[in-house]
Amino acid sequence: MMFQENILKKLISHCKKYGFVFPSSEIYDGLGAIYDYGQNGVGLKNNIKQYWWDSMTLLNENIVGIDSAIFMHPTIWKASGHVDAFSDYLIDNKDSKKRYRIDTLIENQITKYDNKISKEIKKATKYFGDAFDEIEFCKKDLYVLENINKKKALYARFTQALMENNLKELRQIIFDYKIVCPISKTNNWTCVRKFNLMFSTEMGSTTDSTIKIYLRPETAQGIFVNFLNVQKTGRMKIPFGIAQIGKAFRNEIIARQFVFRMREFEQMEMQFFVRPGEELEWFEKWKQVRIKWHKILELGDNKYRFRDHIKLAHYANAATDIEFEMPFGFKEIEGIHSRTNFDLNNHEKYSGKRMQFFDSKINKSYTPFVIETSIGLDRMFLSVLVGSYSEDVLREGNTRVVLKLPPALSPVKVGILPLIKKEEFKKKAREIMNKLKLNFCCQYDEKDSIGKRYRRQDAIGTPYCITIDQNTLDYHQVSIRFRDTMRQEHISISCLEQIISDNVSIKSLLKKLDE
RNA sequence: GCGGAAGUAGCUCAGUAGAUAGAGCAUUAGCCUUCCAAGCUAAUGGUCGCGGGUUUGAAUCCCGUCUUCCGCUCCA
Repeated sequence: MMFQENILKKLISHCKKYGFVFPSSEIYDGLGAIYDYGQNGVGLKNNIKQYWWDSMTLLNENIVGIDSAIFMHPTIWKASGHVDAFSDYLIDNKDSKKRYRIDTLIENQITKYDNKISKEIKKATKYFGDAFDEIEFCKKDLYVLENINKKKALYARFTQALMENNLKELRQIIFDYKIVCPISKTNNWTCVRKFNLMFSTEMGSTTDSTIKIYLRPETAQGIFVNFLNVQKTGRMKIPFGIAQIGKAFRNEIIARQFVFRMREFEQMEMQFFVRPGEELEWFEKWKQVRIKWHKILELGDNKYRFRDHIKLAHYANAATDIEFEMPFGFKEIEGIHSRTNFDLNNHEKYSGKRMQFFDSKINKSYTPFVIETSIGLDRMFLSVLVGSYSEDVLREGNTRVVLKLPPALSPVKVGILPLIKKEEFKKKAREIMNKLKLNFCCQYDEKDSIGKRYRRQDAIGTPYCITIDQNTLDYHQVSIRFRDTMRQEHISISCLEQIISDNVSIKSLLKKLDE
């Protein structure tokens, strides 16, 4: 584990050294959990975006993109449940000095009841064998009944308190159910405090006419509220999807682990609207499409896994995460959720506008169900770096740091290097550069020895280096050097463009995805 | 929020009986070089996190403060 943590440290330092990620406002001592992307970071990030965007909008004729504003009508966040549910109620235990979320404590308590119930059921199953009827048993067994009722009562009281935003009642529940701190085993609790995870600001230039608005905590709502605009103007028929890439903001209590958890982050979301009842089929389908999208990058299939949610959010009837093996464990980089018609229904309720689709195939109007695929761009960025970072041992005591990025994602595609600083070589190199630069991001470098320049390109993940030497002048040949193998080939200048573009284009990934 | 550690050049660090702030790497310029870093010469770069105090004199001692990292906690 220590070793793994060191990898993250090295990666952070590498990111800064080579212009991928800088801490925000560094000259002012930084700003917590905010980062800036540097010249190479933005290149990598943009390529990830393009891969995602094209995979959605080019490969699927029934998916279109939008770009909605960060500021939205405040009622949207009431309808989505964020104003009420997206705030954490926290309580501290004075003895152990540990802080807990109220809902976690309550859930633990509910789980205790569940365990008691299932234990009884298990016992009874053994006893009655095949004749056992679970439903009948739960209706009759007094001990089980008692626990079911306790559980129901607790749940009802808890949701009621949440709805009323009643901090005192929440605290009282903790006392009434004798919930203790798992560490200190005492119920010496502080007051309940509320942390809203949404950032807010004021809109309006005069003080008496301002309204409080939020910075969006997710991009999805911008899609939902535009659902009918897109459907009507794009003449979309169900099933269809809307994709969006954009910033979202969450006021995390503690944000750590580099760009993995940031207060300002970017999401790539696609909401797919389907006929009610067909959502679980589509859920399965998108699971497969999305995992394929990841694995095509060839960072290692074993680094990904699904984690199906057992406890579902209030709006979902199925949910899974795609997790990637980070230096700090398997962590979510993408969520796939079957969000039912929760969001559209609520917007209908709060706005008073109909959010339905008339399906001429079945001659019926309905509120579509939604399958969401939502990927954290910054997490994706981190996963690509984690999967690419490598310290190769070449010979004894001689290592190179190389980012084995998927070539299509590399910020710089070609390093153009005159073997030595000779006028003719330099001139020829510029000539080749001018030809290639229209299609690929190229970097010209004549400083230092050739080996050192190769290492510099390795460090930022440039897949190809082209060296210009006497051969180039005499026979119109350059040597092309491959990043991962360090192997070289002499090829004619006229083939260059073809060889490079076959491998570094986003198109090459899309082809594989579309197979 | 609690506990621990640390803040000196872009990076990694050295620098205490308290006295003009150092090295390596990196960067820039030049030399040398015909294929995988660490050959030569030079230059740039720091009011030692910030504020206060003690002192003739503070990177160094004292107090405060901020930030970062680790653990707890939390979590997309």
